[in-house]
Amino acid sequence: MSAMPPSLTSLTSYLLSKVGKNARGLLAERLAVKELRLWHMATLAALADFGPHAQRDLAQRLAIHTSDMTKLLDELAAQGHVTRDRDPADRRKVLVTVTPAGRDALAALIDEAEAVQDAILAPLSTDERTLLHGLLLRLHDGPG
Amino acid sequence: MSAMPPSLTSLTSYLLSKVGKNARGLLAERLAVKELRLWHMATLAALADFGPHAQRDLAQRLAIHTSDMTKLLDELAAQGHVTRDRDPADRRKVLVTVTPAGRDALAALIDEAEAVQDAILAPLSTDERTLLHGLLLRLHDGPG
DNA sequence: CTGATTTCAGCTATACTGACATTT
DNA sequence: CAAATGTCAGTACAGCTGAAATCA
Repeated sequence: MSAMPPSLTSLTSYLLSKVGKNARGLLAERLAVKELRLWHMATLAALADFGPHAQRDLAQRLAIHTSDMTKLLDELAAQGHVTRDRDPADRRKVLVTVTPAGRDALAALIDEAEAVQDAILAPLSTDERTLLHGLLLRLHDGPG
Repeated sequence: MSAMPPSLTSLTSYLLSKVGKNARGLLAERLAVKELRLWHMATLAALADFGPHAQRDLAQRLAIHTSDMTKLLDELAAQGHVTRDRDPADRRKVLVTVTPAGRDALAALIDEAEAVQDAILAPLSTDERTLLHGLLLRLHDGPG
């Protein structure tokens, strides 16, 4: 009982928003156990995948505000997951680097995300999951 | 340039969250022009699809808090989109009904959602859009 | 001096919590 | 009396804005 309105569920845009929010919530719940949030995970992933960044470049890549990035990095640094050093070549910039501990933490976070994923995608077969991933990837890269 | 980390884009759970957030944002942007938010649209849709509700039932169906529903309905009522009347059979309850103006507003909102949808789903063919919708619907109904 | 980078303080909106009045 | 419904005030957090400090 208590079904959702068909006027909404017939809209793909609404379903994307709703299913996405659900995924976000479950993911955040898991990450909270480790005192981390989604942005922490995204930040560690960017540093691990692309190497050290100036703080501003990091914020730009993840599309968050530099002021929020400052707080995020305060927290990650406090947990020993990143280090911050002035760029000797341009002392305005702060070079952010992921530590080995940060890489370990990221691996653990990815494990959590995969566990959540198994729960969310339970209704789908393996082939369907691959299909969905491919479609979402195109939506993600397509418009921006 | 400024690509997203593969560690994240290889996670379906992350893509769902990200693409969903994007859809949500675009949708909210359009609705804001009409001084409405997503919850207003969901509320109008529930009333239009399922008929009048007690306020608590409405909140339960949409999974939002009764205190927030009070504010939402204040706003919808101020715009003449819903009416609130005490249930004569049980005077604790407030029966909420969508007005003709509310139905018109909902139709306009759905038009906006479909426009956003066309933009978001631009990278996909018609068949792929249908496929995606079906998969999302199963994810939505499946776990809850 | 102008512009870039980072930091900090504060504002707003959303989701949630708890207390209360009314009614059953 | 206990339970249900709706209202209101207040909290917590994410996202955003603007100002100041440092440096090129």
